[in-house]
Amino acid sequence: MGLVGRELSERKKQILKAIIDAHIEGGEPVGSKSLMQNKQITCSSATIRNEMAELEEMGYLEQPHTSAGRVPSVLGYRFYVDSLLEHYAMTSGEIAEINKILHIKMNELDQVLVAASKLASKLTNYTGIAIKPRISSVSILKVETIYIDPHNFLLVVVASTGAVKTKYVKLDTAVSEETVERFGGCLNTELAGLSMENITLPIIMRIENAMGGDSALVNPIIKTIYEVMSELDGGELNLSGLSHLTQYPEYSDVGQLGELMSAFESKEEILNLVSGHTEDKVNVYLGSESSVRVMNQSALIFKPIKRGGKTVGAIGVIGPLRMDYAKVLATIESLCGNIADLMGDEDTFLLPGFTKTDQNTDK
Amino acid sequence: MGLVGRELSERKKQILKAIIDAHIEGGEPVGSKSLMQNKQITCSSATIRNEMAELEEMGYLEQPHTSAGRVPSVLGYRFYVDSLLEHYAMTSGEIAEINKILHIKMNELDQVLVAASKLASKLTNYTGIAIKPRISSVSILKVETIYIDPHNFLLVVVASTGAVKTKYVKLDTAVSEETVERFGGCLNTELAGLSMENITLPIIMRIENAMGGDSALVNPIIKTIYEVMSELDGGELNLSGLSHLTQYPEYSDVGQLGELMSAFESKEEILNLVSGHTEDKVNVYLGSESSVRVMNQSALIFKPIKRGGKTVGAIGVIGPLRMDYAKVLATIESLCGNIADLMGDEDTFLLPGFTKTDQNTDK
DNA sequence: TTTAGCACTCTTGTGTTTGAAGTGCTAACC
DNA sequence: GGTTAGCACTTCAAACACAAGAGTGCTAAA
Repeated sequence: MGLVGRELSERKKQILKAIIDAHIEGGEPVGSKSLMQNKQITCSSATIRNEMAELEEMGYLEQPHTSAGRVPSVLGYRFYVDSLLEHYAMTSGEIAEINKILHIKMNELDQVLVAASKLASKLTNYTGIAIKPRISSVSILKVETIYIDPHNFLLVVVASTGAVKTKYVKLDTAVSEETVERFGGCLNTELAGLSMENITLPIIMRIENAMGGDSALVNPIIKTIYEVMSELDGGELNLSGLSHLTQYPEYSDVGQLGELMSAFESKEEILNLVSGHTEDKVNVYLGSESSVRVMNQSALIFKPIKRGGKTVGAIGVIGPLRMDYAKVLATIESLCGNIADLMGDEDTFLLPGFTKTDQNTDK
Repeated sequence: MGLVGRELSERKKQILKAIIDAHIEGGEPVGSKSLMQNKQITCSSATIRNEMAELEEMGYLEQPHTSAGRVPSVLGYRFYVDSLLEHYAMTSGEIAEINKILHIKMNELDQVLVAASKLASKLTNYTGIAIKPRISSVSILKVETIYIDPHNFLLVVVASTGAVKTKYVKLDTAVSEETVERFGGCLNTELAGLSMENITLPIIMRIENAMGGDSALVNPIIKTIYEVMSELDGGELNLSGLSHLTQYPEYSDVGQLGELMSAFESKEEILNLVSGHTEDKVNVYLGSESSVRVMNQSALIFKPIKRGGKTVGAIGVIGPLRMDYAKVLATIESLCGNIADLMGDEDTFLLPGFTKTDQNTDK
């Protein structure tokens, strides 16, 4: 028909926006007559019907059945999010809540992310996500050992992202407290600054020599280091407010809700999706746009949080396609802004691992 | 009628067991005729009807409506769990899976608990829970500091339970690496062995003096210690396999599922429940037996994991009242047994914090 | 190009019916 | 006296028909 791909007329945009707004509000297919209550629209229901028919042909709308109103398609939502969205002004109460929660005793990135996602969930009534993406090249900032008893010590690894991991190392032969401390010093000098792929065999041999050539002793330590590094760049996904989803009729089918929850539990797909896109903007994945199979009826919105040019986390929300995008986008932006402020103001507060030079080399 | 409280006849027990077995199997009210397929039962349907009427009067059964079969009441389930349950023999495959998963690179309690609850969920098809209960008197085994930069160091606290917590401490005045190390030594000597209520003002003053009398420096450190201790004895709750619940018709009502999920999210009530009961046995809470309001249709089964006389964790499952108790109980017992073996065999492996003397004083 | 009007379609809710399942009770039976 | 067969009664659930309502597409007029 030649309609597809053509630019939308002003009136079509207006009608499309009105339809999506109404559908987001009420959740039901919207018909031509009910649209006439909208004061913005001056033409008659018949004209609206004509326009709607064309919008459907162009792919922006769908009709559940012949005598039902229209429902936005994924393409419709996409256009809405990209071009039609009105700015949502956050209430002073919402802003106050963000400030209050995020500024309380938050001195570690993990906690900030989780707190922010909880807040996102609470403010928007959707499910909040906090993500630490897979990082390809996380490096070691510092390694320390803490003596526990002759057969055990604690390995503490501080990563360049500021993340800290601890693990117990069990030794077959008894060692003294001094020996453990010497291990720490030697691990630190050899490994600090290195990323996983930079820990080469020569380095391992040097460590072994420095520790006295006892490979039976060094092996479990190296193995633990490897475990720690794997966990550090493995990524994490944390959901909050899962129960919010149950309030939306889109998820009234328990089966579908279960599938979505399974996808959340495996974490893999979502983690891959988020880890892949780290531009500094809000990402909006609508239904089948994402590779996550089970998200056909859902929208995933997230924004990465950057630090010194590197993505260290992301927060967002998951909810039905029929989502209050204006509010969600404003909330996510605001939360990310606050986190950025926190990190910017107090430079080494959140992520002590970054020195000035680190940041400069990245930019 | 004088029936209530009387001892159940052998035949009544047999019929009650058959009813509950059938109901667990099929999920629907079970009638007198369908029970006759059970070879154990030799009498006619009319006799069964009479017995069922009496069992109902005694409170063990319920009838959704006049012309429906009978459904076990909470009391019925309780009697079933306490007296009628048959031992479930775990398959060699299940045993192999437990051994395989739990023995792989698990050297920290947290991870073992979570892995065990995941396994419980997978093997039983219900939702697994891993709990670290609130501990009233967790004490500090060791404190260490790790220098990051002049304004930040990392505080590492090892608890008597073996748990490790790290937190960044931000200082307003710049300090040297040596100073930070001195802090660590002094914190360690003053605080090691103490629990939160034993950290008194005189001790804090001693620390302040040892650090050079600068209270502006000591305050944030003490505050961080306090935070760490609070988190250590605060308890944790971890769910796995939440999506399993959606497969049971008991939870086909999304609203109820949502309420249950909210209860999971708040964590408080369940944590309180589990923290309160730490006898070394499997605890079974059926429906309204627990104080958790929303669990009326659900069963909570868990067993504490003890170590040196102290409860350090618990694992269990949550599912519908109509649950395969035999299998669940066997699975939980088996998992706890394996964890106990792990902890017993390699004494200081899981929880290096316990010395022999520690354990003896506790017993 | 827009609008009013109308016939048509499809869903939804309601009332009715039918069938199946299961009980309780009574009377006969061992 | 306990047990069983038979039967009337109750209730739910599925099936069906029917009316109401909402919304559309199309046509013809403004």
